[in-house]
Amino acid sequence: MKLSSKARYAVMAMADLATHDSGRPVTLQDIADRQELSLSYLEQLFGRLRRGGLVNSVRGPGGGYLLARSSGETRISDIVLAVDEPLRATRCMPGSPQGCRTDKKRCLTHDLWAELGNQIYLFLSSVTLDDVVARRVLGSSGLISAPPPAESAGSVEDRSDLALRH
Amino acid sequence: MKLSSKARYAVMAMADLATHDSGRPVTLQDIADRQELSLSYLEQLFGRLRRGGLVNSVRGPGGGYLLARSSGETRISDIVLAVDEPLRATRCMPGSPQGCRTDKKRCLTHDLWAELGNQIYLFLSSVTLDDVVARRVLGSSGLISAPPPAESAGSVEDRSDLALRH
DNA sequence: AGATACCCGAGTAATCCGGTCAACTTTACG
DNA sequence: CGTAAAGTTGACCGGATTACTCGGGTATCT
Ligand code: FES
Ligand code: FES
Repeated sequence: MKLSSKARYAVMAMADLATHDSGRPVTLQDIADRQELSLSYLEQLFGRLRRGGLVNSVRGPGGGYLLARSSGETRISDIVLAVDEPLRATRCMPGSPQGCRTDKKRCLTHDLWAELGNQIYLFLSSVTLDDVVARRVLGSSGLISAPPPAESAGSVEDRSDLALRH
Repeated sequence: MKLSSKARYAVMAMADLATHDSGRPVTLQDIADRQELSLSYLEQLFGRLRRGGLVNSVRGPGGGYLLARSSGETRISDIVLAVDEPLRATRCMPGSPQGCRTDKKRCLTHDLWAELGNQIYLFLSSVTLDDVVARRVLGSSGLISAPPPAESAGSVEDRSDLALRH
């Protein structure tokens, strides 16, 4: 799971596709115009989305792209995964089950990052394309397990500025 | 909030600092040796951590660094924030309250990414340094709100391979 | 045929990032 | 006082990655 801006664009494009879903194929040019993205870039993106089985393509005049599954059945995590392949991590080799670092057993922080990745995946797969276009994204609802240490009061408010990529 | 490997190193170093906390300052050289990180790089990192008020420094011989707060009172989110400053996002300008894109109101995906950022922050601030060194990180416990759409069975298992950075 | 649109792979310019270096300051100790 | 042990600063580098483009190809409709 990687979070590049490519992934953001893909989700934007898919959302656009979902909103203009009327049985008839939608051309990339339309999406490019509406979302103000470059056509060439979209082609690249939709190549992956198609190979990932998320959209179907229709060639020739009158062609374009169609959602392969309904927007309620397409999870955001699917999109991100399709467009930004895993590209396995730096130090921690997920291949070998045991430790990543040098030869010792997993470093202390391993579990932390693993769990974080898990949380992110869980969240992204809990949201469907339909949720997004219907603006039905839970507004800071889903709390995560343990509350923060009762200290440094009132600092867990709306920290929404996540820099996914530059 | 940005998730680079710099942040990972910072957390590693802080965890090391927390485990070797005995009232006496710990030198960066020690940390560098134990965690197999470069001294120069650690200097850079700890400069930020100090400015962020997470550690105190003692200069001169016998000097080194000390945790400013107890390990139970230091949240992981604090570390990440200190070391990897926000670096505001691409399209979505967090400065202006309304829309990010061109001039229209916020694009459909805005809320999604905002909420994702929020979730990440929530998670990271629910874990303290102490939790990490005590290996007390919840193993895929904290589920997030809505379950994924009941479909495409059994695909929400342990997807822990988050590629934070190359 | 010709136009429309997808398809694909190579190429590129810029950015970013992890990491280094050198010079300076502060302080302990003898 | 002098020296050495540390922290402090800021500039710098090379490689990797990203975002994005281009040009040519292929299917298909009219
Ligand atoms: S990150 Fe996996 S063992 Fe260190
Ligand atoms: S990401 Fe904020 S409005 Fe598009």
